Amino acid sequence: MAERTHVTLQDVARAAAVSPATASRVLNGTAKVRDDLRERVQDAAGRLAYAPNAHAQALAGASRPTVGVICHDVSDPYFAVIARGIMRVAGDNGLLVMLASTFRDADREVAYVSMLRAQRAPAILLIGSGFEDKTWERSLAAELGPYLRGGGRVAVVSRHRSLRVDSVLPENRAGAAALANALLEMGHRRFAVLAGPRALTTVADRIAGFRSALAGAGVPLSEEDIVECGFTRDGGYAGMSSLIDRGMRATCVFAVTDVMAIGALTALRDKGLSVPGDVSVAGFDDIPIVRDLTPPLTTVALPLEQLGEQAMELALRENSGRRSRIVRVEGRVVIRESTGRVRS
Amino acid sequence: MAERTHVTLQDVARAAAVSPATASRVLNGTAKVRDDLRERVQDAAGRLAYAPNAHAQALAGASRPTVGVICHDVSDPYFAVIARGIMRVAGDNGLLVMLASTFRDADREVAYVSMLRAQRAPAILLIGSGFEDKTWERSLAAELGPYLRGGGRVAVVSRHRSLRVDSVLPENRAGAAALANALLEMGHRRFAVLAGPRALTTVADRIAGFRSALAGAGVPLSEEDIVECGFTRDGGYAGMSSLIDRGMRATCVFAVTDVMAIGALTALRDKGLSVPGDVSVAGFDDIPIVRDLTPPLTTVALPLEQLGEQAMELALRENSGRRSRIVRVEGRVVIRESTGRVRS
DNA sequence: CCTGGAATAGAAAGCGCTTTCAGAAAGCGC
DNA sequence: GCGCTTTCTGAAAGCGCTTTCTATTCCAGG
Repeated sequence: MAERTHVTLQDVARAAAVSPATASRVLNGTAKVRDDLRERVQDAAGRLAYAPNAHAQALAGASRPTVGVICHDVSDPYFAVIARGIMRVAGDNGLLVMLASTFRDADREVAYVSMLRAQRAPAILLIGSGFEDKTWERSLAAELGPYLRGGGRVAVVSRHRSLRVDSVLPENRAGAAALANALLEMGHRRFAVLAGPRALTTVADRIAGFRSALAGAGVPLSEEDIVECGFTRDGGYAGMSSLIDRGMRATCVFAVTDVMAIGALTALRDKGLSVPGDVSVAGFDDIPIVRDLTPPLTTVALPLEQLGEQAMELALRENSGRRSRIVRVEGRVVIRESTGRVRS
Repeated sequence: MAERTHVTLQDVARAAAVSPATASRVLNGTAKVRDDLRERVQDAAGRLAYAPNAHAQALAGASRPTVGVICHDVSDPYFAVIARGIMRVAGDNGLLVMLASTFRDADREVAYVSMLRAQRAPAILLIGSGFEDKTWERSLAAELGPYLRGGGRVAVVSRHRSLRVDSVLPENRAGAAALANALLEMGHRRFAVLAGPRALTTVADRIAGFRSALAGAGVPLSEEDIVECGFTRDGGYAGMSSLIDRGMRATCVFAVTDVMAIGALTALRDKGLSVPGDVSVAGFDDIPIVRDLTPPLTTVALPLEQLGEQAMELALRENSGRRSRIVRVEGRVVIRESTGRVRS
């Protein structure tokens, strides 16, 4: 019952009757070693179930290729799909990926970045809109800055630009505007919006785009038409419910994310309203599940997996210039059955 | 543009004109240090944006509390919810959690375990059914065994028992049997099953339980009634489609996971069949989204978040005995609108 | 004013590994 | 067989940190 007693390279070397240097060379294939010695080392390593100490390896110069990805919640399909894109590219480049969820807790986010920095991870990817919270951004920047200066790579997806790092940014404004125009074309004139926290830049941008397109058609969107609710399925459910309860007059509801739209659809069903008969619903993101809803959701399709791929590639490719790179990604309006023409 | 040049404790110590030992004591609060020295150190550390090298710290004895969780695919809601449970308990105990997806690739799984082992992570959690693949299990055991002997903690959720480690096991058989009985009671006598890979113990157990309950009522379930398809939404879609195309006679379809049931529901809709009018559909797991489907899915509810919590707690609490601990978790049949009585 | 003991700072060892560096062995042409 | 280059192995340094262990300082009591 040996507690915390690890087999070291020394042990292997001793068992194989060679020097640690030779053992290291064999185990890493760093240099040619005489056949019999090599076999003795491999044998000993196997017999002793030797596992190199990554900390010692890292300290001695060899870097272990594990990149870190930090998001708000891995159980949100939006992140999950992006993460998959990241992992694809990482895998192609022989990198392992580890994910962390912050649950929108600034301290936890900083803790993860700090840990990744301390571990000398070759790259850190941040997914998801940050609050426009100066303190938050500052403490994050305080970690990220030195990390970058130390040779680390950072890329973010869909985060506010105040962090001056390479980023992949969805065209939230334009996408929401295009959606608004499509809905206008169907004859809708009275809208309601299920918004997540307005402080989230993603939310703010989508609302702004939506509103400006409406304004272009002379259709107003007042603050009362916007319900600020949780950025989740339950938030969408609650928001939609309260909208119905206070006598909604809108013919179309825009939920700023698909996840929220899902909650909205269920709320409507529970209240006995039909979609799109009584009210049309549209979302944003095009997460995979929305195709399986009844009715399938009209939304703005973001190439989510690509967002992740681009971010990983950004982190992989060295930035030669001094400015941070920005990749803009467009959304595409996808009309499905959750929206319909307004009966005249 | 200093490349890969990190600020070390030495630098801080020098800047503060103290010894590295003192700097270490200040930064870790390990011992009392004279006020003016302490301030000088803290000042220097801040000014230089010092970040300790986790590798060096770990090597010198201080351990960083980051547990690793390995699953097949974080974008599968089943894992995502379990992972959340794990993170809750981990968070309560001051541990950070990092997730990895293997995409059912044995090599990748071993690579992650090996990495975690090399990093001397205090605990490793494995989620998800493993194939009954001797080679796979053996190479995994080869990593895990020494890790455990070295003081590491391991817990698995829903994996075959051949790995002799602490585990949380859903009662797949009993759950599936209970579901079958409920369906029988609704008058169903002809069933089809959408099965994932049969080599997966989870799949095998659920089918076995389902079948035995049917057998108890004198209802046969032949091999032709079982469609083996991918363990995903698309697999369920494809399986259901082929079932329909070859003239299904069943009045009720049991998909061994909710995710597959989702695909099945959409396939049925695409083929113009109504649920539960033409055919009833039931799943297993009760992932959150199934409540938002139309119709909501009848399923066997597993307390997914609890599975994760239990596993984390298992890994946290030292196992004093010599046998591996097993926590069994029951499922509960939840009847929703995707199943109906058979018209007589 | 001196001694003993309690605080506190610094020196140094060592965690496990990689990697130069130098030395030993081996191969070659003369 | 001698001096030369070419392999290959082992000795040793050092990565950045924690932690004993030792040396100093400081104060109380005599």
